[in-house]
Amino acid sequence: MTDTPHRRGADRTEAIMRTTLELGQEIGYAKLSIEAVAARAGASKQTIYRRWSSKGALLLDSLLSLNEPGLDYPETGDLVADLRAQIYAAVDLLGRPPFGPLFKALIGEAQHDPQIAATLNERFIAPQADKTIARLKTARDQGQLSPAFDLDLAMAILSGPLYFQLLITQEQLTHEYVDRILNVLFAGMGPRPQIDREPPEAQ
Amino acid sequence: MTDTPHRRGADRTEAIMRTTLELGQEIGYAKLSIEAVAARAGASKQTIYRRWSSKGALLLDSLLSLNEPGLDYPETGDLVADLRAQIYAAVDLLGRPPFGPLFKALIGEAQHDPQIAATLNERFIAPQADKTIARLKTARDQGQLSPAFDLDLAMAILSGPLYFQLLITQEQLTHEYVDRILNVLFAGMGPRPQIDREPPEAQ
Amino acid sequence: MTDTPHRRGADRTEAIMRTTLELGQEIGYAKLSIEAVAARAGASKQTIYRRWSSKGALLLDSLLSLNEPGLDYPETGDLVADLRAQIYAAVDLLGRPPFGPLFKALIGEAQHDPQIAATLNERFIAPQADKTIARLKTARDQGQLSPAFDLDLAMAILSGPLYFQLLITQEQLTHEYVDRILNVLFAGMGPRPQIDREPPEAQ
Amino acid sequence: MTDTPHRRGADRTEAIMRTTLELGQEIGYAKLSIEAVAARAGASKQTIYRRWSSKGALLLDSLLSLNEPGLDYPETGDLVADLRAQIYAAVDLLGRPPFGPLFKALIGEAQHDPQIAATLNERFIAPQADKTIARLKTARDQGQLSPAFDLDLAMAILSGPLYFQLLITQEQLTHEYVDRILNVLFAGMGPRPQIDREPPEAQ
DNA sequence: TATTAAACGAGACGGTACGTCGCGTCTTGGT
DNA sequence: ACCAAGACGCGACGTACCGTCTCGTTTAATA
Repeated sequence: MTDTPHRRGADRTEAIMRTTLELGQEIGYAKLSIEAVAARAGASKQTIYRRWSSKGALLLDSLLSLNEPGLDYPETGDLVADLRAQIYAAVDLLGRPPFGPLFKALIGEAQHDPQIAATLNERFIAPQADKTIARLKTARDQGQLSPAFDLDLAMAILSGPLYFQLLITQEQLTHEYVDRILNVLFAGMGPRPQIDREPPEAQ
Repeated sequence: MTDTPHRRGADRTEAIMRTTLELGQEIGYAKLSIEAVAARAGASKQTIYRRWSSKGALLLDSLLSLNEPGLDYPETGDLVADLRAQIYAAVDLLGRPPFGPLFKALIGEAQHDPQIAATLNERFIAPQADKTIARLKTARDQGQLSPAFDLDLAMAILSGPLYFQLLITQEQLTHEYVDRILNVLFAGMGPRPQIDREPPEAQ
Repeated sequence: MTDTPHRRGADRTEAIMRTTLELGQEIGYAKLSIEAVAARAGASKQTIYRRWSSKGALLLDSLLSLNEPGLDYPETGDLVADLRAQIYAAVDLLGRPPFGPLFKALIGEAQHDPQIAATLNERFIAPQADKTIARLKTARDQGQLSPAFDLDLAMAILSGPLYFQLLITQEQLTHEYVDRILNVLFAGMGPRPQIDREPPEAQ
Repeated sequence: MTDTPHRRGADRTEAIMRTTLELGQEIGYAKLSIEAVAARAGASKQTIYRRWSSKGALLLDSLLSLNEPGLDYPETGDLVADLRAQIYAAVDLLGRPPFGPLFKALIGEAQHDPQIAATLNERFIAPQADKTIARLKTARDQGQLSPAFDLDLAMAILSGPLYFQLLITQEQLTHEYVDRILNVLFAGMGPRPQIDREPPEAQ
């Protein structure tokens, strides 16, 4: 029979992460406690502490487990369409409930927990950025972009305003806003002032 | 004799905020507690709770008290130089110790405390953005920028990548990076793909 | 109005001690926990730890609070009757439920907690012994006992066998057993062997 | 090769008991844990739980294993000398480190663990008492003591004050104190008051 | 100048959760 | 077959702060 009140290893890990997301969605990150996760998951606190060193680390893993394959880029040959599709997907997943608030809270936690910050970067931010950069690089290699096109900076201009709106102004992210950013990235802001004069001295 | 063990009103407010910053710099936001601030400031917890509703609110006020005049734009007539000067100053103040970590932590707190988020926006983010937009508008009105120049979007492109680097990748912000962003904002990314095709359907 | 959900100082102290005895009687010392006392007394754990350093210290105080006036000797002029009365009272209080098991457990705790041992001695054992010795001394001063009568040893012979039965053989203490000890103390064991020969060498 | 990481049966039993005594002497009974014994003995907790039902039972067995032959009485024909020799030996073994503290702690445990109390009595206290009584009986049978000599009571008067001092006042037991008790047992306390009056009514 | 009410320090209090320890049970894998 | 190793649920530990609540004690404004 499959009664099996509690089992081992991966079993418990998976149950705890699922409970973390559930409870996090219900009561929010601030009120989430390891105590409560343990109670609801039918696990002991020790079992949680054996695997994760903090509430943030637990939530991070729980969220990452949702996205095992990652938010991948389609490769239709149409650069802008591909970027748009991927960014729409990311914004839809991370910019709205149920996962948006938890994702935001996690980034919040990263602000005073360097370990969370590092792991978040290594396991989510950097891989995501790398995919964006790789897609842009393909386009540049195919001559769709100028050889001088700054891949890193382009990635920052695509991501930065979205995170700014997500984290700072806390307005709802829309597809329309994504489009505006894509447009300005490739079309520019229009006629421009003199910029070619050198800045004072480096930082 | 100037022993004066404890005085009133603004006196206490000021002492508590100063202590908050001091202690916050020493032990970090995560370990900062109202209990400890009260003890070090020689104030009672009641006195703190009378004025602030949470640790975040206290820190927010404490940080804002540092910046009473605000980070203002010079108005030399040279748009890029003015923007550069102001952004350098902001990056230097908020992107480095001693206040950078506290500022970051506060933004972190805003991710799960809507009241902090709102106050932070009203009292710091929005005023700052308004100044940037005002400076850009002046330039547009003077014909230095195209009449179609999107002021809000420009502000987002100036701020977004900086906050992204501050909060997400957590790399050190440099003046050089500011310059690259200013450059791309006004000079664009270079030759571009077809973008004028319509996006699928709105969000 | 006497609603007053929780009050101060002596109030809480008294409620906690009463709860300790109650709960101790219900579930026994071994299963008694500070956690449970706090919960039932409607107190926080801190409040208990503020006053007592351990479960044993709490129980000790709780038991002592029962016996504020002490188990005093009557002074009828009849030494044996006075001793008998007092010992009967002590045996009845400490040798039976509800307090006997807790008293025994406390002595048990004293075996691995020197602080409990010391306090128990100072606040209960020694005062009790002093009263016995004082009563014997009165009798000796009045010529009812030989001038060479060893007061301390007499006290030990009165107490020792009772504690032995209480703690070691764990048989029920009876008044009849008290009488046998009183009798042997004052009447001796009967004809005796040669004892006046010196022991080998001192320990 | 004598590496033999873990062996069977009596082997393990013996190693565990030895470790128990070692660790008990080092850190005291209160801090002794089955967890720690298992770790130090290189045994698994299961192996310990297979043989003993509690920490107390384990310590009891471990201590008893020290005393396989028992503290036996010499039989020189001189009653007092024989008693003295045996009691000296008992006091020296159980009244001082290294085993005194553990023995005391075990008696402490017996106060809230009836199973320990029962086993302690059956396997140590009663056999020891029986030997004392047997020695006294031999003397009585040989006419060295009055036919009315109360063997049980004599045993209690010999043991009681010693346990009282060991467990209650926690003073060091000395040979001199043993001598005083032996003396009073056989020589009495000196001139005595009227005791032959009947006590009130039985308990 | 004396009175009084507000603001204050100090800190006790009921709570919640922390992170840790050890319990006694269990499963796994090695000898 | 027995073992070590150790994961697991559980209960309690003792601690840290939370936010609320008396307590006197200043202190400054009123009478």
